[in-house]
Amino acid sequence: MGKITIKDVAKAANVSFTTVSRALSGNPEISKETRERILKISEEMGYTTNYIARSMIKKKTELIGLIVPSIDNPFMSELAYYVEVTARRFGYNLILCNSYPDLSQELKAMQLMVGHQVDGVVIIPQKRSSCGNLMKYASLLPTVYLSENLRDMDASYISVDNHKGSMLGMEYLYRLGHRKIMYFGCRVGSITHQLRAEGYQQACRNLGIEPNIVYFESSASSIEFGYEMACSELSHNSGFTAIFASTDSNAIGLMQAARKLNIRIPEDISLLGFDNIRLSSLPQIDLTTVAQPKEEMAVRAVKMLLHKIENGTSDNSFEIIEPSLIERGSCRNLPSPVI
Amino acid sequence: MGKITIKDVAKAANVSFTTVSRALSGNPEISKETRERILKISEEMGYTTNYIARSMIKKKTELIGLIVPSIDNPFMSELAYYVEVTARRFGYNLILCNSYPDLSQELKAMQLMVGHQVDGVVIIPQKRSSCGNLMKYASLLPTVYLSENLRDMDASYISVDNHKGSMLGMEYLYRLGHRKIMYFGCRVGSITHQLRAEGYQQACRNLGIEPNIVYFESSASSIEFGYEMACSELSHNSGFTAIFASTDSNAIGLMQAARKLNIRIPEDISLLGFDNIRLSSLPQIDLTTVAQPKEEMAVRAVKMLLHKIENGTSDNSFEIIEPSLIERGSCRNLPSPVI
DNA sequence: ATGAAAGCGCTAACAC
DNA sequence: GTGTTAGCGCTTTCAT
Repeated sequence: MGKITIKDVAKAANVSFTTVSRALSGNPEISKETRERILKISEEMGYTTNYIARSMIKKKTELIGLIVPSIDNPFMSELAYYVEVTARRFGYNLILCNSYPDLSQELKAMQLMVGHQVDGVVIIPQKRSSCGNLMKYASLLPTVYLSENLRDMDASYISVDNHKGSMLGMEYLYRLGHRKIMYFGCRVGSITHQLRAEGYQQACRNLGIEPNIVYFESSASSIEFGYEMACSELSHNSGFTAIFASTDSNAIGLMQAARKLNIRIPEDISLLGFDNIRLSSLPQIDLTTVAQPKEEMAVRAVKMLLHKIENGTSDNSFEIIEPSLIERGSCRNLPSPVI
Repeated sequence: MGKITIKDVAKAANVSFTTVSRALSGNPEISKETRERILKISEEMGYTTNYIARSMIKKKTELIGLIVPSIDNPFMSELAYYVEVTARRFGYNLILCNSYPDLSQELKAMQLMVGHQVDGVVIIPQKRSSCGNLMKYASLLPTVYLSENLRDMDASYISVDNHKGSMLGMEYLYRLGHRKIMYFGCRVGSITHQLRAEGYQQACRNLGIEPNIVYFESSASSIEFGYEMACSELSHNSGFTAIFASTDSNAIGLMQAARKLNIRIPEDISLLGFDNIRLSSLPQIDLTTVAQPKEEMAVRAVKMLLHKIENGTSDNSFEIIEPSLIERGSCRNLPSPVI
């Protein structure tokens, strides 16, 4: 499997290897005839550029690193997809690393990216503290965090406007006539959840609604956990007409609990999610939700990173993306508002 | 952002850079004192090995390429997850490339992998013809195809035993008392689908059942397409008590069509899928299905590739993985077999 | 035990 | 328009 190098081509074409390099890189300082002749020969010999050798000199690998907790997660694989496509559109390729299960693996992943000389890194952090954890390496190369709000941290990031998303959701429920709205599943320790809960509380104040938040002590959102929490929560329903779940996963878990308890959605109780994961659009789920525009977030993250790479700047910046409401079938219009 | 090199460390430690190299690589020909001193200094200076430079000499990048049609697909992201984790366990990292949407992009992805000097490639091919399409580059480096049966092709592959899976499913339905079983969604041109359909037919012969196959002309399975096909198919039901769908996606699409047409599953008709995608385990879906053991397939693919890499062999081989039946709630036990 | 020198495949600066 | 040379950061002989 000895690969063909520029020298082999040079020998076959009876020119110096510099000339071959020029021919291949589209350098104008070369006659058309030789260029075409060389191109033809290298094609015949099955030559392929060794990017690694090129990177040594150019000090650019045209590679960007993507670190995600677990690619095996619909939300993240969707983000990853758009990151890959966007990066490729701009001539970059992706090294992927799962940071699961802990901060030490996340650190190793980052170390690896540095070692492979990637031109920059997009990180979907495990949690807020990832930022400090990775700082040592993140300071060595352009880095952009995706999907977590890292305000007050020394980092560039892209995040959805969680606060606004909650207000959007609450206003929607209010318009439908709901006045008794439970907020389900605020995960303590997560800034994302904190912001969403704050948005809920703000909306409650604005709309004159009594806030009621169910907190989670878990470290991750999942359908299963949402189900368990909902089972206990729904069994002593205290007159809520609607539930605003902190994430779609929680909402879907709650749906399952509701079914078990013979509570119909939306007839008995309306349900609103947050995130707009793929599942939510299934007719069998049909969850109305506040969407995180995943494609836009991914595209912006890559563009922000490319900007950093190409301008060699280490200044931090951030972008907060507008959420939007996706109407489906899990919220009911109350004929006369219950006061 | 000028990175620290081995030379910088050498200067700081007042030794030659060869000595530094030895200290870092754990070479025994060095005194403990100098090794420790150098390690400490390089640590302080924030040195990280430049894998690229190392790869130049070693002619190994410790990178493996993963080419998948679209990482934004639950089945593939699950496979990708296990591929990444397994590769990492053996000291390799992943370059990821989506081959969507066509063969030319798939070829570009492969070209790129060669250029980046990856040690080997795992490919989830778009279709059977991918194999010939990629041959030119695939012959240059160790390659393993994952998830598509490529018998009669000059390639190494890992695939589930589709034929056996169908027979497994049919025997299960038979045991439940079903005798009128439709096979829904055989995609023409796909070897996977062909094998599954053959398994169905074989089982029909063995069990004395009249085969009935609904073919699809589409080029991809999707919930939406399954839904459309099912709408027309279910509207003129001809006495089937069970439907064996070629994929879970098709099955889920069919579920949606059934709901629209007020056909209950499993009360009116039993439904069996194939693949065991994530969705199928949702209580709202609860689809009984023939599972592809994704983790095992991914692990075997990586191990097969590593074997090729480490033994420098270009001999092809294949492994056919055993499918298994996952019982959920979409199949009903018929009290007395309908003849 | 340590250092000097060569070289991996390529690009870029400088000759001619 | 083409060739020569140096060198990217590292590992690996081969000296000492």
